[in-house]
Amino acid sequence: MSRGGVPPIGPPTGPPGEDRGCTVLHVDMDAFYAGVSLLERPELRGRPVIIGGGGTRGVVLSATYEARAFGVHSAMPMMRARRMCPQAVVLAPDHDAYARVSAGVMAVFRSITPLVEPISLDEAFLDVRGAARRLGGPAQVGEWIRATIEDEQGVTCSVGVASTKFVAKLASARCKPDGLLVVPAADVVSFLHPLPVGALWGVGGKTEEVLSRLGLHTVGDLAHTPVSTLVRALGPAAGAHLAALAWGRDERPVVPVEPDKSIGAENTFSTDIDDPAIIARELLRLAERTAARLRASGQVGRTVSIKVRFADFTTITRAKTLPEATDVGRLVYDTAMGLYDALNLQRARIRLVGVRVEGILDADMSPHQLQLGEREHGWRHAEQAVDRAARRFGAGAVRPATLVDPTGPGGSSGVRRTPRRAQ
DNA sequence: TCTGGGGTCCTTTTGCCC
DNA sequence: TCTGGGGCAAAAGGACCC
Repeated sequence: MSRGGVPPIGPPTGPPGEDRGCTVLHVDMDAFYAGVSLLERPELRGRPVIIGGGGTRGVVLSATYEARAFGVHSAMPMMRARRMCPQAVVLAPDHDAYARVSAGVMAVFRSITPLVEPISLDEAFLDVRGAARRLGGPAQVGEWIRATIEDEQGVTCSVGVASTKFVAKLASARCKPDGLLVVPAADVVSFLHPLPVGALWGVGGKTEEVLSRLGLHTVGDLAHTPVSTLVRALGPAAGAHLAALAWGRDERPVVPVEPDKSIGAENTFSTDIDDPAIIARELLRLAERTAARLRASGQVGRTVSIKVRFADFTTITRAKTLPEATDVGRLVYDTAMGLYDALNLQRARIRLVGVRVEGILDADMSPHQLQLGEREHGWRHAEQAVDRAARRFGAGAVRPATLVDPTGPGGSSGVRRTPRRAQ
């Protein structure tokens, strides 16, 4: 039922009326990052192109269908992808362009209905219940979206039309690329049951393995297994959830934008690091970046957590909840550093460190009693001043001395190697 | 053949209070 | 005073998604 070609708004695919009751659309851009990058490089159209970080440790962010034909897919290590497809052109990601096109795409969705739930830059659910009278049935709305987005943004997308979010998502995956698929309510079970369990939302590698050991390979197998068995194997939440999904039951509504629950930043070093001074400097950079994002969104958070990934890929996290929510980079850094010091690592080889702030709320909703001689106050104002400078002169115009590259302009003398903690 | 960075959610453990 | 356990919040780990 997928279709390519000209997009005029014709009758919906399939028999008329089969989309009755299908109120949910899932729109998924086709190879989004690659597609957008090609807008700037049209001469590469038709060739295998891989979007990915330049470093030796990057993974594939996106790949054109020509590259996918060689087995390249997103999240694959770049090393492997280059080996599989040496003739591919590799482009660095252009996040500004992705954000710009994404905003345009979301605007098209919102011209149809306010009930738009973005999942990521390139994907969203739409509840089109209310749009039917103005624009025709859900399938027609889907075709209109496809035509409009290709017309306005120059990239293609696929649309799944169904009575639930989860079936709509499977449908869009099924008709990729550049397609549209309606799964009528009456056909949901026959659509679902032949699919492999891994197609279900929430079934990744580990869960698939567990199910496989139980002899469950298809969604149909899962559907005909007692819920109690699934709960025993997977826990109450996942067990009950999967049992419902296997019969197409999915009550989750389309909910426009949920507020963030955490904000963080992490970095994988290009080689494993065992120098505490470098770790400390990186934690400072990540803390500042995280706090700046909090301030930019007018939010504060109460729990600071760090993540440390060792050379062997084992990963630990540590967290501390503060007496009061904050958006002060210096306080985030001091807390993160305290957590890191408490680990007592003796020059362990570290691959990645991360800083995250959880328990987020709006800054104006956070109770904040000013105390006499309060220390954080000075940092807060200083950092707000830095924010203003960054807006005028560009990010990085002002930053802690320890983050200034000693080899670059600005000189090396007087640069401390170890970030000093707030007193 | 080595595994990014941004997140969410769930489960288990632990510490605390009553 | 000791002990058990319920209830809760925080911490830690892990699976998963894009």
